[in-house]
Amino acid sequence: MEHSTSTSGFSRHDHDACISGAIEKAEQHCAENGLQLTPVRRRVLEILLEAHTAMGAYDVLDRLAAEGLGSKPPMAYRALSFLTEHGFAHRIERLNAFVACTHPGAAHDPAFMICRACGTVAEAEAAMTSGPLSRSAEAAGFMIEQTVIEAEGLCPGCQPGPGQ
Amino acid sequence: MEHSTSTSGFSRHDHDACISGAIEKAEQHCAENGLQLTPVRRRVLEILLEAHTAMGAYDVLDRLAAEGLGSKPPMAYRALSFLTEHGFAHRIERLNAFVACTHPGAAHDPAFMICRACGTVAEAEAAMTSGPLSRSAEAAGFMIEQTVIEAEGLCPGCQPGPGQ
DNA sequence: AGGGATATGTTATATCATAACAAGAGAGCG
DNA sequence: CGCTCTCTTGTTATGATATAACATATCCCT
Repeated sequence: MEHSTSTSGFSRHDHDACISGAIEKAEQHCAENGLQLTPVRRRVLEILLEAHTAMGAYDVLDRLAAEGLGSKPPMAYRALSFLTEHGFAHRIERLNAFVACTHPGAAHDPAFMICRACGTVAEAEAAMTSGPLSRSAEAAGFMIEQTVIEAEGLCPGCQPGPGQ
Repeated sequence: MEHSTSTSGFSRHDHDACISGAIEKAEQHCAENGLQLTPVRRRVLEILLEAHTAMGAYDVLDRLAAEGLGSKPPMAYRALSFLTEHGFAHRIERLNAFVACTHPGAAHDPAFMICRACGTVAEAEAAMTSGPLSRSAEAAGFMIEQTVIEAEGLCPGCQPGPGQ
């Protein structure tokens, strides 16, 4: 296998390049901020990037265990906590699962589209300061710190009808 | 106790009236649509309305058990499924918890503001067809069926500073 | 009474997540 | 070097959330 491709954002792309690029950005960000991208953490990020879809913590753990990098739940949860805290991965609340960030490096406020048919998860930007939610919050005097914005439905490839 | 008041939507209101009104609307909706608001389902809705905040399924179950209405997890989950499927309650993904709907009767697409200090959950409307998410979805060709829109932060009463 | 649809009751288990503690690895310093 | 501080890993145990599967009951309709 010289080059793998996969769907994400519901479109094909060069997956190998996307993995190595994301890892590189994570390493750079860690170096700049005094964070340790240890072997386990790095490997978990790679696993998420390779899967290129949301994975449960125990799925990640199975992979780690197969590689001798840790076999107990806290190993996976700690690595995932590190990655999500620093924006290298995100938690999908609706799925109790984790996905690698596709906009590495930039601080952001993600939104997700989850295909209920094929399981693909695409990340979109959803500026917290726009949209109906922020207007409601403003009206109520509520100070937003974090948002969970997740849409479930059908991706282009899984929709019925003539459009493929 | 003649009349209880409580905070919701981050403001005081007549809580007893809000409970009886919501139950009444649920009964009406069930009658009109051939749904059965059985004693357990009705009581679970009352429990959520009384709490007026998000409750875990097992908290609800404890209440049911204390009243002899069922003591096993499926009893609570089934009633909660019924209530959420028909719009009488909502699941808060971020909290793995459930809250009574504050806009009973109307089909809607809810958004929530969750105070991390006091736990209060306020419901807002968040039309699925507006906002950054729907624009991203349209651009990607993604067909949205359901949305999860939850903001975590501080409600007016829990914010620091001079504004109380 | 019989039969289908819906709801309840129960057993058991699956799935997701964290508290608490022990032990190692590395940096900085007297 | 030897100390100690911090961070990370490794492990045990348990807690918290959720559902599959099956048996029973209830209600309505014919």
